[in-house]
Amino acid sequence: MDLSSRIRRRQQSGDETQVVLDYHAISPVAHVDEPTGRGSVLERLLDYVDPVFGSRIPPNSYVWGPPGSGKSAVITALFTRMSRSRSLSDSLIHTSTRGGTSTTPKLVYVDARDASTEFRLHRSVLDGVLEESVPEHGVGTDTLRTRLDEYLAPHNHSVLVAVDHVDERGTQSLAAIADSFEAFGGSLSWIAVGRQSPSALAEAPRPPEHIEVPAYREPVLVDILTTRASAGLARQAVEHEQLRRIAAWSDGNAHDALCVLFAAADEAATEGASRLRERDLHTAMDAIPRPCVPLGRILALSDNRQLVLRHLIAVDDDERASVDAAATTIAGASSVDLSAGTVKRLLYELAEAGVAERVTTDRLLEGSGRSPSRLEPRFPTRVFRRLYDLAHA
DNA sequence: GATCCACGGGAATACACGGATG
DNA sequence: CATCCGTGTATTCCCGTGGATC
Repeated sequence: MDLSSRIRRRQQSGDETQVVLDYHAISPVAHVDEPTGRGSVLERLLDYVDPVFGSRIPPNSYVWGPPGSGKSAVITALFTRMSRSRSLSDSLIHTSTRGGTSTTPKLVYVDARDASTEFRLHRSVLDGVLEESVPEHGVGTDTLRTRLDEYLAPHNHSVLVAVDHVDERGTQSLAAIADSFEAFGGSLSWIAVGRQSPSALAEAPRPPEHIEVPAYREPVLVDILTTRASAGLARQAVEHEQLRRIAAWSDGNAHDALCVLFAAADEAATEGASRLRERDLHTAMDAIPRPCVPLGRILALSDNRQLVLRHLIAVDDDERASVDAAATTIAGASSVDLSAGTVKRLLYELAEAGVAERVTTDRLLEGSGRSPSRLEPRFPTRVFRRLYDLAHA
């Protein structure tokens, strides 16, 4: 166990219960250093990135698979590991061969959920490649492109960019990514990571290499849950049989499985139980919508949007009966510094983005006019609430 | 002075429903 | 009976403004 998780344990175990020792360790949005049960995918990825070890960049590629199959986990693990070990060897090379022309490619991981615009995409890449800080304001997209070009071309530098979560709602498409990077041709390659099968992609920018990440098989999912539970929960807090049932329920989706484990543990913890009870499991499963908007998407939303969501899930049923009423209530909260009109617009936008679903209530009010609708969250609210509160404590 | 982007706010459009019209 | 119309809401769309930087 590393120091930071030891510290977190001490911080978080101050209150009445000990079921959860470290929320971070069971968080669906946290990735571990060593992904469990993805050996063959890692092998394929290593084959693919092999040119990097010879200071060249591989062709563009597309990594794809269903939600919760560990795409992000595998890519982030690979990139952080490779960058770590190579910055070591780089420094060795620099001391021995001063001014050598052949430089090893940089590896940059970009989450398209954060880099939702052309500007941010370029900014993220530049930030990953340069030592100095890259401005977030006051400079145009063209300027950033120029700076990236100045980094790459004249110095024989190269970079391999992984763009995670392409073609999601609210993120750039594979085609847009390909388009953005096209001009950097020989010195920038990219790995796009998405869900759609390659055959469903548009013809035009289809990358030459495809690597599939299949859904987890059930026993592997049990292993993952076991690892996480032993890192974040008290000993004996959960039975193997319970983990097996979560795995069976989640249908190969590690995100959903971890959400159930997290929510059940949180439920047990808040009720002061010493272990996960059956009803904790059931409550947790019932509270995960299916399909479920990944938590990572929620946590990538702007601060105010998350704030609005945090309040939305706390609003009483009767105040949630219409978008208008919910907006008024939320805007009235002291911690919210937005007008009711803006909250309303944000709520509609969130619904449009699939984060919540508008359910038109059957007209039972006497008034005329179009019937209002109720907002039903489509994300794991319990997990979001806990993670949000921990982050804003 | 420039840039990006979140906010605010209001105009435009969609929908529900009852009653009038052809 | 089918359609149209008026009224009242709900929802979508759009654009100017201002903050935070460079």
